[in-house]
Amino acid sequence: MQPTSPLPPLRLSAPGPSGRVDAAVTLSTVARLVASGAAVSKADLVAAAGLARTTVSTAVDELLARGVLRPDGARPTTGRGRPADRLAMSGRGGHVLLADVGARGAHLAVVDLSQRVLAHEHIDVDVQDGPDAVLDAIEVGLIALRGRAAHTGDPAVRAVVIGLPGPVDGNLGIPVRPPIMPGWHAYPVSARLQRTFDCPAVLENDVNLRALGEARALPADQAPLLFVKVGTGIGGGLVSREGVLHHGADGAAGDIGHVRVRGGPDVACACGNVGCIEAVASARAIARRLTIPPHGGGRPTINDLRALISRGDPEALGVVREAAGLIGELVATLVHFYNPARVTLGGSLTAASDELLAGVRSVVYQRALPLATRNLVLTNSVLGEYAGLAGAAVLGIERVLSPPGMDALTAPRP
Amino acid sequence: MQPTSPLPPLRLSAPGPSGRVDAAVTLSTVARLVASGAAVSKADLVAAAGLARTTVSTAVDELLARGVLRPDGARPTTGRGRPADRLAMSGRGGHVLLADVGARGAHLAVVDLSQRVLAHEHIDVDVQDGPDAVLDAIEVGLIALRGRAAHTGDPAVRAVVIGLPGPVDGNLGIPVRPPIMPGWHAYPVSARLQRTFDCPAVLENDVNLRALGEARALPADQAPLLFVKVGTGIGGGLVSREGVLHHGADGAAGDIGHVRVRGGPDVACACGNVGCIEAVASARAIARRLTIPPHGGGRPTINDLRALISRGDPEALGVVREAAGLIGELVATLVHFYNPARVTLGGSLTAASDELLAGVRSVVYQRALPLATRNLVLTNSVLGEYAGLAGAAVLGIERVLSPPGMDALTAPRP
DNA sequence: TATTTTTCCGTCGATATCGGACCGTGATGC
DNA sequence: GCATCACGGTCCGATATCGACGGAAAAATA
Repeated sequence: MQPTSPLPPLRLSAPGPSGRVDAAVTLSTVARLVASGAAVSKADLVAAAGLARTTVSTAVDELLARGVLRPDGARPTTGRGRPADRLAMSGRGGHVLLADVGARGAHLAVVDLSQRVLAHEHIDVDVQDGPDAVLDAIEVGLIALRGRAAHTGDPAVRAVVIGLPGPVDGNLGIPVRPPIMPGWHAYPVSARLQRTFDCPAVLENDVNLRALGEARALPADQAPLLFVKVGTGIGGGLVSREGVLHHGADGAAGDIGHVRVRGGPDVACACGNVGCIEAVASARAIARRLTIPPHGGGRPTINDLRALISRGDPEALGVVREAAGLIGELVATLVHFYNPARVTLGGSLTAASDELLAGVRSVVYQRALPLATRNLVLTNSVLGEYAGLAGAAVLGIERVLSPPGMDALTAPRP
Repeated sequence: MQPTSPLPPLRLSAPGPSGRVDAAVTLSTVARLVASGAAVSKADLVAAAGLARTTVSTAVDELLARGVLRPDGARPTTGRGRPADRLAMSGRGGHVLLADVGARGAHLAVVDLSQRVLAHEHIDVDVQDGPDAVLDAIEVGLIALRGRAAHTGDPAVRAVVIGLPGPVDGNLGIPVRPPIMPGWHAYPVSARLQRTFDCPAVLENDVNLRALGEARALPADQAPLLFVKVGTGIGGGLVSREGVLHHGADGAAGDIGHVRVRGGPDVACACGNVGCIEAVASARAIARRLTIPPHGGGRPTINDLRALISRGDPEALGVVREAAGLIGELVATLVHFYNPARVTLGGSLTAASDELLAGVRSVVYQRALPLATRNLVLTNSVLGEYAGLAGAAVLGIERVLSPPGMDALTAPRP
């Protein structure tokens, strides 16, 4: 047989970053290990980073000189041998501002590079008011928070992270046709925050932030992780096995609110289609289906629904169970497809009761094949309403301690 | 407000591989660029690898000395300046054996490190006969193929890659409870092949191989890619934006044959559940639903179905259209969720006609949001029945040219 | 108390890579 | 013939990392 060649040229991937490893990468690695609490001494760093003692030593010296790290006086003995010289983030490394914006409110926070929350608060904003009003309020809130946090010296703001409830283009730093955020399309969110605070700004989808926060608060073997938020809308976030967010081709990955599910009624959805899961199983959709008139009259709200659930109202529990079944069908499909190590449910409906979790579990474990569910952990969010801030903190601190970001830390303020 | 701290410790990821870049990584990078055809001269390598000229020069010298690369006599001028000294894989680098096993047959091939197919054939095997019989036949076939291919000298076999139609654990090299492969569970496939051919063996799922083959035959910007195979069964494969296969937590990712779809009948499936898409929309399921008695009597087979389709039989086209609608619903869901740059359909049903593609497209573009479909390319497989071999070639060549694999190339056979 | 063990950490020379400088080579165009 | 362009070889200084050695601090042991 003469070589007929049925194959076209195939791309081969590189085995990894080749070329010289920049010293900045080593610095970043060491700084992140200290910032994440994974290492508090040089010996820890050697083990965690897989670097030689000398390399770690050089990097730590450099970071001490730059004021990123500081020696931590405490030297608790471990029982045997010379106790380690403990290291910590210096506190002079600067602050990171966080804003996790939901449909009706925003969590704001100031954290330092060692993940300490220096101040946080919740403010009332409505994304329907448009980007100018909302970002005004957020900027004012963050500046105030920072004022309260910066009692020791005046550490600079090194990064701002904002999460918005809609699709975003993280590279351009703009929302992309967000359904529930009129007027936000292509508004230069990142550019504005970058100008205001004179530092890098990171824009991310709110559910992605929660997914990332959950994933990084859990052991690394709990990835890949799928986060499903059931609140006013329904959304998803994916964290890969390596612990990084999956954005897809257009940054639209995880946008599962408008998939159609088996057995759902053909309710019209705001997106123009019918039968979207968001239109039949979101908290808003469930509240609408209640026949019980709410306390104050008018249409039942999500808060009414939560009140009824916590009181154990049979009709409310019934509709939630029904919605849970529909969501469970979807989750079962996604578990088959993506085979995550963990599925985490979040959002207002999960906080109210365990009905949703129970319903989803029931369907998933019945429908999905054992191979995909054998090791699957399916739980409610462990961070609750703070999952978004946690994800934002991860993105912000990693941004500051990334190789290019480290350069800004060369000359710390006096 | 005093620092209440609602956040638990969060893991920060490393910025990248730190530590010393091994010389073997540089060698691997250079070798892969030549093997993939991305670079044919040192100047190309400098641009493609991002390495210094001196580093590339050193690496190429080393690879020439080891006999991995050879100078290619041809020096076609580009019109201006000195023409490059062209490089090519030496041919003494060894061979890679490939086996893409389907339910009823296997494609076998021998390729060299420059992706040339030296010999290939299709053999009839039935995985139902169990691993011993099937692997016997494959080994015999591969040895025969290799005999025909090895007319020039006697290049060693450097790797064997096998794809099987079921879930596998690539690390352990064993199938994991494959539904259509009785007797294969936990059979040490990789270990056996490794012993037979005295070289590394790679085991992968067959649909994953096709997905990888498609992805690597297309430009890099066509990732992430979702491959959907519709044949005897229904399966999926995911390639990430970086061009690597997504396996999920248990290696079960892409196993979408047993998800339930909207509007499908409650047909019993071999997996024990009802309404699985594989039970209602696979080629086998469609053939069963034909009322036309087949040529030779008995139950209609997949081949009967394909014959009817190519003849334009209205009933056959009708059931295919119907199945395409169900598959389209699923693909629409997955497109929302994963947001791939490309969806590729493969398998026997797509090869027969364009009905399936048309039906899937129709539903996906109607159901999925524009944000996720705006840039989506949804086509039939470009490699057809050879997609699996292409993916296997990628895995095999990358294995041979990986840093540990390079060591075996130090002392080429005389 | 003196010694050993254990663990942590700093210093030094060795190694490998990087990137720039300089120059030679082989083609084209004037 | 000469200039130009692009490819490529060689040398060298800079630098990141490593391994080996030895010192320092605490606990265990004699």
